Amino acid sequence: MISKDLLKGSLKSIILKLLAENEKMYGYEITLKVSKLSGGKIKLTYGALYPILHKLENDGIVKTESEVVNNRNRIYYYLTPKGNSFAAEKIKELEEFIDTMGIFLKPNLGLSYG
Amino acid sequence: MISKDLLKGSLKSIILKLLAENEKMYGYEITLKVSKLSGGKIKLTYGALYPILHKLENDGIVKTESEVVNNRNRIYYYLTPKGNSFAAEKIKELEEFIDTMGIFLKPNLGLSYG
DNA sequence: TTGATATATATAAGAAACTTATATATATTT
DNA sequence: AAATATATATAAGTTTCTTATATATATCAA
Repeated sequence: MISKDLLKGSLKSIILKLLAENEKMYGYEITLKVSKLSGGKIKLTYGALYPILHKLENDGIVKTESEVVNNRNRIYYYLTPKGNSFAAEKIKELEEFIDTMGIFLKPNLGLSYG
Repeated sequence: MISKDLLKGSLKSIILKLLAENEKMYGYEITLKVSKLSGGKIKLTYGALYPILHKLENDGIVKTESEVVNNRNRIYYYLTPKGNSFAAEKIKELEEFIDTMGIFLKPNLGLSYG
């Protein structure tokens, strides 16, 4: 399990990445996908997920669409046009972060001639 | 510049990584090194740095050693034996985090046969 | 039929890790 | 004389999450 401290700040980007890859997703589905894709190493809690989704909706990043399946309500989320560029930006930011972090983890190659 | 949200939670691990690679370092030196290694993309502020160092000292992860250079006081930090294993653990955790994050960023290879 | 597990969303209270701003003090460069 | 660099420190505030709790239906097992 990835430490919560490390995860803090990345959850929103993870959600946006999944929404960018899928036409629409509902909250519960997102938690399952995150768990599956990470091999159980990342657990996205509902206390984190729903407030993030609500804020994204409020900010015009996503829109919703309700559907009743098996007598239970599902709220699908999908990116707006504005949300698409926002997500792309956030994903790029995350990639840059991961790349930059790599610098601190790489062995010091090519520095041992002196 | 890497977003502060993404960075949140990684700063302690970055500091520990640098301390693991160097026998001893002082605070100001750590900020310079972080800036240099990240190509200016990560800025470790003093408001973050010193509280982290103080807490590490309080927890027995690091010990300190004062030295006056050019009439200015430097406080060197170095890992204790306990700190060495703690740092190794945190670094491993960070590596695992970076690897796991990669899953969300990789293109979906091998899934396009269906 | 009772209980456990899975499906599905929601929010409030609190903790933790930062940012921002401020403070102090000396040395060097312009 | 002023700006920049060196060096450490802390308080106040923001944000993001965790933990706990609430609601409601479906399915499976005993």
